[in-house]
Amino acid sequence: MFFSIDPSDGVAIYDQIVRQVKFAIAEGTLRPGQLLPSVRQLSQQLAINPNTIARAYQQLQSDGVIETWRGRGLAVCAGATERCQELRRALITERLRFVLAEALHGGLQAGEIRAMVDRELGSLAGRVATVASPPQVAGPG
Amino acid sequence: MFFSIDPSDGVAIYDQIVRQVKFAIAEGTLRPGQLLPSVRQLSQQLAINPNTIARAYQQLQSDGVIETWRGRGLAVCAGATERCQELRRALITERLRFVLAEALHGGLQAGEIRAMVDRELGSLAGRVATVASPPQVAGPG
Amino acid sequence: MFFSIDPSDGVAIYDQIVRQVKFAIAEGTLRPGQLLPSVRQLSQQLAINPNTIARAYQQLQSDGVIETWRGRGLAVCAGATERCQELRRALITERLRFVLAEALHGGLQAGEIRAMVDRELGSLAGRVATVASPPQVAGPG
Amino acid sequence: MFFSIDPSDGVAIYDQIVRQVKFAIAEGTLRPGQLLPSVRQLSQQLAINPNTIARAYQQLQSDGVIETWRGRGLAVCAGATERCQELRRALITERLRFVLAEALHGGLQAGEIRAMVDRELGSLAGRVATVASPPQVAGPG
DNA sequence: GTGGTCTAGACCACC
DNA sequence: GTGGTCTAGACCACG
Repeated sequence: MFFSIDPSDGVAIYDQIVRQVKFAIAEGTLRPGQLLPSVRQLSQQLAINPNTIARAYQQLQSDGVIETWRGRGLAVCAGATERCQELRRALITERLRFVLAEALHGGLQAGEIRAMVDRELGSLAGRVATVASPPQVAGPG
Repeated sequence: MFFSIDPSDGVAIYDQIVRQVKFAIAEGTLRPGQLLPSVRQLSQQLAINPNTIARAYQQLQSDGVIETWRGRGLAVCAGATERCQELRRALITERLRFVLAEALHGGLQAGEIRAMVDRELGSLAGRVATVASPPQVAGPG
Repeated sequence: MFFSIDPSDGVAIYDQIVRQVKFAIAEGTLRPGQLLPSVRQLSQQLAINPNTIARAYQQLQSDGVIETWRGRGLAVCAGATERCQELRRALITERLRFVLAEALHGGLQAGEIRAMVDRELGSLAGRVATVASPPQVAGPG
Repeated sequence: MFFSIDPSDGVAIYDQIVRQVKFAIAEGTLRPGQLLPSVRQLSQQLAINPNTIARAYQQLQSDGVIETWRGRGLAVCAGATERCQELRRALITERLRFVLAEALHGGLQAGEIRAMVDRELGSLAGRVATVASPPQVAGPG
């Protein structure tokens, strides 16, 4: 598991960790039953205050995504994969809806937005297609 | 010029003011050469500390959107309308691109995304088209 | 006598007037014994608060450049031409010395500075020789 | 990092700090990745209100020269050295051009100006050449 | 009346 | 500990 942390990002460091763990779980990189790196180990690896790591893990725990295995460490919960995927989808659709509303309010025409969406999907598709995500699908009606 | 401020919003008050002023300029509600409400006046109207208003205005000034007319007040700069429109469009397209990339990475299919975009545009178009000045877009919570 | 006033300039309006009057006197556009436009007249012409005009004239008076002629108005003092020219030269040499010192401190080489001076003098010489009244050059901020 | 602040200078305190930080970065005294003194620490050291320091730092941040490292402090951005050097050079050449134009308009001959430049460069060169870090240039009074 | 600046003291999230 | 934000009240120059 690799993390990329940017302290000068607007997002809090602990939150960056939380998101990346959830993303890795949703993706399947982290699977249920798998142990996470210890607080000390990760704090050293990322050169980040241990408190910050601990807080991220605490957040993940209260989100029901990881659990403590006494004496062994923190492990991904059963069912976490699906939960993270749902969570991620909900988050994304929410954001997409918000951005579209703002684009309309901001003066873009529906046609412009559709064109932009098509262009972006086209340019992104190639890159993303090779990633572990499920293959093609027949277009919906 | 009307403002709607929510102190409990995550966004700082001064930033809410900045955004709404830029939006009003982009829209044409505020035109170049027009004076903004004075710091004291607005601070009373919104029941907000004058320093907070001043900070918002300073931000707008350093953004090259308004300028001080000594002893008279702050006025919208020439060319601010176009600048704010560009700014808004750039911001929106940037966000849209980001959300789409995230959606693809998050496991949504291009077809699903297009369908969602169409659905949202359809449901939003009616409402937005007839609204004269939508000063604030509700956040995703 | 023409004035060009920029309310959004950092320099106070009254000071812009003071400078332009002194400049006109140094140039010979305004000669000793000549009457200045009245406060009311100038305030109307420039669409500026009469207080501001009055303050500028007061400043010029206390600088010994103009004087009241009872019942007639304000006139340029005898000897004001020379005084303004000296004043202007002193101001310029002072500034030149300051800018040169700063350029050296800022890392420019003496050779670079000399080259720049020659280049600027060359490109400016033609224009300046023929210009009648260069009323205002935007300050360096 | 040492600061010399003069509250009775025409320049605002926060602006004096901004300039000195930029100068130190341009010089190499402050390097990318280096942390600036904390707001509280500097406010104590200079006997200046923390808000004033914070304002200076915010200015530097919006100028893209420093960035906040959450919970750790403010650090010099990558590439800030070059940016500050360019900034400084641009500022200086701009001022030099302005002063030269004014000198020509004010009646000095090109020959006089060149002589003055040579004289000043000669008298300043010795002093400046040997100075390692001239943190402050005396103003014209 | 206007904005620009500074001080003083408080609360917050983050590390 | 760090910065970010807000409030309160003051003084200044300018018009």
